[in-house]
Amino acid sequence: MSMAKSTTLKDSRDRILDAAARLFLAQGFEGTSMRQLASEAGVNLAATNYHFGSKEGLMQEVLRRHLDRLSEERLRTLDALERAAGGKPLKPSQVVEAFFGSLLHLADNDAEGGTTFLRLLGRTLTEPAGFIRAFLAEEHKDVIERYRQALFNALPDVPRVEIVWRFNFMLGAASYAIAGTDTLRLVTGWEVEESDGGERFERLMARLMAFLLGGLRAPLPEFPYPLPAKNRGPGQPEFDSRRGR
Amino acid sequence: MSMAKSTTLKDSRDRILDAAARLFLAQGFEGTSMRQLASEAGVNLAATNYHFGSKEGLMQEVLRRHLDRLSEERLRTLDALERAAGGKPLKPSQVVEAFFGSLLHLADNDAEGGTTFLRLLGRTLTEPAGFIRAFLAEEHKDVIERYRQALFNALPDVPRVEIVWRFNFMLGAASYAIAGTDTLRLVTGWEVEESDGGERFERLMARLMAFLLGGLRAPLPEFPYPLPAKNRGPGQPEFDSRRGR
DNA sequence: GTCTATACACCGATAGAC
DNA sequence: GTCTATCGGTGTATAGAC
Repeated sequence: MSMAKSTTLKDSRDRILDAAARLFLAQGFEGTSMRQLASEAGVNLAATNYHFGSKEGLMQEVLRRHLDRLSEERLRTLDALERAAGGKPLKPSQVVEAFFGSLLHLADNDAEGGTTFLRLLGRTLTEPAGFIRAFLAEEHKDVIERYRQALFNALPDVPRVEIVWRFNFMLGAASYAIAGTDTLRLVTGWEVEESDGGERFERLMARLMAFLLGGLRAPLPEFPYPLPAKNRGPGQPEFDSRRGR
Repeated sequence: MSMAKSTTLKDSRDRILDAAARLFLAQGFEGTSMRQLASEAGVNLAATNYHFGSKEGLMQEVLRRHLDRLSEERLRTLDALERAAGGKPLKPSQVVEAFFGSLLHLADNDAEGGTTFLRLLGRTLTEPAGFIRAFLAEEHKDVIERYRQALFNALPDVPRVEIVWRFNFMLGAASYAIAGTDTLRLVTGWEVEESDGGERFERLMARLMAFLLGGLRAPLPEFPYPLPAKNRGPGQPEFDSRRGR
């Protein structure tokens, strides 16, 4: 808020933030102790709690910086799309691409360490301390609400509960994708080619987007679900054009 | 291994397991202390480490019982399908339904608390201590390998790396789905109707399966990914019939 | 083998002196 | 703002009683 009166005043706080970002990424949230963090930042242990209240508060501050940029871009993108559409509903694919594509943009604009943030986010999603999910949800409540309405408008003939579920499935798939190749290799034992540059995220997003749109446009489920798979007649028609963009 | 010589011998170990299953479900893994667990089980603190080596070892033992049944069913189902197909490759939907549908079967056969296990698994996926994922992966390595081959055979014309990625996306979507309605409501603030009986899992699986199959059968991605969404010509054809079952 | 009592090293948080 | 000292908590290890 106020101007820095002395150099040590602001530096100490920033050194803690820097050390936190680095250590949380390298060792995870629970794997990093406040004592190690204070030591690497060159500050006293109690200084960390003075500036950020708690370990959780420190983590939230680390995430918030980049999350705000992400939220801003998501809102801005959706605004631009709706303005260009001029009152007509957007295509579902446009909404999905705006929401999840913003993650790729973040990794591209690497000026302020967007890639690092994305890796931290992935690492965090792999070992969420619980409160982090709640924090992420709270931080983006208005953004999600905007995209919810956009999806409803884009799919007027689809029951809203189905849209909500599929959006949730999409979030899950995206989380796993962001959590990274490590998990994939760990769970499956499969090797997947990856160049470690920014191209990595680009190819990942292309694959993810294709999958998400396929899932979003899938035929609606039938109830009750036929447990032992039997041959049935043709299902109900799709509710969205396959090729629409 | 050996027959129980005294009642206390076996009872103590089982009481720990029972208390662990109950508390881990109610409070999560990290939210449960070994002292509280030992107290509720009516045993000494050190007895827990004597029987299970560590807190992680205890959690693994809690999960293993049900996981073994899950693996067994997954292998048995795939065996039956391949036998019925008589050497011809399965349909992708058959493989996916066999793999993820087994979760629903587990919840149905509630004789041995399958539903409880599924909720514990969901709870666990929401706050995974990291080692849990590794444990799940190791425990099911052979099962995943079998399904990998089945998917490769079912989709001979699709590059294997794409199949691997989409399988990963499917795992992510399914994890979120299992993690349950709580997370969905937390993140989105949306209310979703749910009767709390076994019907709940049935409707969930129907929705999940429709989404997964849609994603699996989506057109393959194009590289490079067109960042600012533009209108393009028709994409490449799908690699699987929309209606095949 | 089964279990108990105890101790250890570490953690995050905080009160209070400076 | 920064520091020291300390508190109650954690998971774990071990010596020894039965």
